[in-house]
Amino acid sequence: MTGKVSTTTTTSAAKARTAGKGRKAATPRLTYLIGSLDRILHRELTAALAPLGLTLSQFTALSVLQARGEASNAQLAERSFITPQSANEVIRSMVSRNWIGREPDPNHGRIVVLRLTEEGRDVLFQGMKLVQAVEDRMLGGVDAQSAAAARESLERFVHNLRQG
Amino acid sequence: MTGKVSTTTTTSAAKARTAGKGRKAATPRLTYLIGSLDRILHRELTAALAPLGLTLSQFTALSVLQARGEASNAQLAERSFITPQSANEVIRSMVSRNWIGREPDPNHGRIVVLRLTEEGRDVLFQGMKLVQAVEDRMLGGVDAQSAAAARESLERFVHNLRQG
DNA sequence: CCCATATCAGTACTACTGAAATAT
DNA sequence: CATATTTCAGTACTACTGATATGG
Repeated sequence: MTGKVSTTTTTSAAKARTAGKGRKAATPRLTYLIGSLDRILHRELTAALAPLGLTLSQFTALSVLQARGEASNAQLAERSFITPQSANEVIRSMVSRNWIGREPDPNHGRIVVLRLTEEGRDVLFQGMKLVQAVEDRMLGGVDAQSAAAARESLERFVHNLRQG
Repeated sequence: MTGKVSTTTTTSAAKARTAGKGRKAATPRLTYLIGSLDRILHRELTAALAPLGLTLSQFTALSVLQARGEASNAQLAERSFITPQSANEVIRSMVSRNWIGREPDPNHGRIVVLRLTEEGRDVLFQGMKLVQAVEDRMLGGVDAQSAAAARESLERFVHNLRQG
């Protein structure tokens, strides 16, 4: 598939037994790595977005709405990988701040269509710059090819797990 | 630091024009992907570990203690990428369940050394099997080389952000 | 009746900041 | 005094389950 991606992860000799007063873990479990990265990213992104009065969850919701153009609360929830109840909570304050508009669906009396307002789009754009700065720092020293490969793998991981 | 590593990552076609009323996002932001994956993983792993009466945070703490052999609360916190206060809370119930033992450090009257008990090691081992099953499902269809490359990138990401 | 959607209410979990006590 | 570690106390955020109401 891909060419040669130097896989020099073979420090197998040095990781045989690290029970004692061990050094660094040689090859941490992938799930541990993902969890660690997310925790750090969550902190960094939260701090970066704070000046805008925007939480990470809110930024994510804005991004999803921007990508879709519009969505119901249920659709937004699915896209954000959270429950509709959580999505409802996340957007509440953004609706009151006029970052997100709510209109009844003309074809379905129960559905409420969510859409970014001009202000919401503006806030999102400002947030994107701040998030991009963190992402650039994260990607420091990683070539574009490796970054693309990582994204492909992560997409595959998400897809595999969604199959349930 | 920083370089402009990102934004030129496409190897596929037809991704440029998806801004407007777009359908599915072609290349979601890397941070969004990581966050999504973590949220799904968190749910899957939490559900997988629940039968053991073990939360994901607790499992992580057990794993870190297993890898290190022993650690103070402050060290455990740093390894787990959380604050000492959070770490203290996480281990509390596990100490009361005799999964983790606490002994005063012989060389420092304030430090309390944490160490897995036999029961704790047993619970951890059972949890590992359950976690491995989720990880295997996540990795379905991904060759070992790609998985190794992904891990390397993720390790690099963590390292870059920790410099912060 | 059944299903999807929205939303109110309550709960759990996790992490954070601040502050105090202790030990070197 | 300065620093490191532990831990109590309070707060914030997020997500969850359950229950209710409504539309198709």
